[in-house]
Amino acid sequence: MPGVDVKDQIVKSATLHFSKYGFHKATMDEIARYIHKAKGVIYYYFKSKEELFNEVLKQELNNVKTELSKITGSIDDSLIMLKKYILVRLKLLSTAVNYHETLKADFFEKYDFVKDVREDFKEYERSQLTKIMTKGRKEGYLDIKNIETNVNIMLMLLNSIELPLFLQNKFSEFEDTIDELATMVLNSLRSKKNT
Amino acid sequence: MPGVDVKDQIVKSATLHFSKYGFHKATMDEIARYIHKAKGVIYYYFKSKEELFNEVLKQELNNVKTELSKITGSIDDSLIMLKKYILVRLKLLSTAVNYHETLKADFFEKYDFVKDVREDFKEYERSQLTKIMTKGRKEGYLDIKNIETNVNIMLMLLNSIELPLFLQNKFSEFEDTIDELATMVLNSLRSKKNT
DNA sequence: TGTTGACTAAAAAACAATATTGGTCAATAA
DNA sequence: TTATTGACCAATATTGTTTTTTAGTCAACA
Repeated sequence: MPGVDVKDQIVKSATLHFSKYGFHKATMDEIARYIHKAKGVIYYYFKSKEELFNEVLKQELNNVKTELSKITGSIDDSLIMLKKYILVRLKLLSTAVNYHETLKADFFEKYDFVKDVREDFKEYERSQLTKIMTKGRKEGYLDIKNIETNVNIMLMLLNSIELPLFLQNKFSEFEDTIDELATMVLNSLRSKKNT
Repeated sequence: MPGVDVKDQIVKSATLHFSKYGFHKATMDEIARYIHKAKGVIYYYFKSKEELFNEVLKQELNNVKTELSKITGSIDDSLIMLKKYILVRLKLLSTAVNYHETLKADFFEKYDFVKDVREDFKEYERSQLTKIMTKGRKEGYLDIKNIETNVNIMLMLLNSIELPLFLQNKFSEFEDTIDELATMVLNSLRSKKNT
């Protein structure tokens, strides 16, 4: 059948099912049946359920990356850029339910097979934050001695805050405060010359 | 038997057992046997296992409170005070294993019976942070428009960071960065007149 | 190159039997 | 009256067993 990319169909169906039922309760049978195929065909394109989940997670995070790259690639000044980055990142990830599952898994179970995708995303974030800060320093908006240190702080902050936000549903409780936090972070980095 | 407070003995034994085995796996029988008493006697002093755990948790957090109050009651200036507060708080709570258990419980189980003690601690923290910031503003060290907002940010930060730290054992990974984070927070609050 | 569907081994779920444990209480001691 | 005991019970947890579901394979085939 020309024109229909089966691999793509599989991933779409898998995304739907993993998002709705989670990794364990979603079944390969269902995923295949949804696109009117036999289960076996999935194994023609993917080595295992884990690899399929990986692909789904990868696409989920790629969507986030794409949006974030728009911000870091924009013509905003670094102060605005950083604030946007923080807020948009949390907003986008708040709907990334498969990513949430891997976060939750960290607490009891092991989702080792997902390590690569997550590390890749972490590296992406590190590069983007470094980019923003480097830009800010060059422009004179940000007063940063050690970029790496500040990137580490940002990463720790963003990663920490995810947990109550996504796994404990404190989004509404924290929503306003997150905006204030972002402002606070900016204040601490803002060069005194630019007020 | 005069001179020996049985209630106190029970709490001590309970602390030992809850700390070692957790709420569920610690047994009332063991707790009583450890002090050579029959289980029934615990119910003379406590209504239930939950109430006993509450008492243990309360004492655990009271110890933390005591240490933190030393900081907020000292003669340090507010900048130093705030930094000490952040670091000591995390350090102390990192060994409060029963507190950790209640944190973990938030993710899958419900430890509703522990709500009061935790809210009490939260209120305590709110009051202490408010105290530091009020002092800082009066002294001119801190440039804070809205104290309540900044206290909220601090509380959110401290609570968020606990999760990876205590439940995912990222203490060593984050240790250095936390110090930097504290410095960053100070920078954002520091009055420009005092450098 | 794709796709099927019957097949299997392993995991999960369901169920039953057994053991443990939180909590009660009448008896009793101090 | 205050404190303690230990036998007792209902509820929960554990263990063992059976049944069902499901990830993954593969020979056949389009």
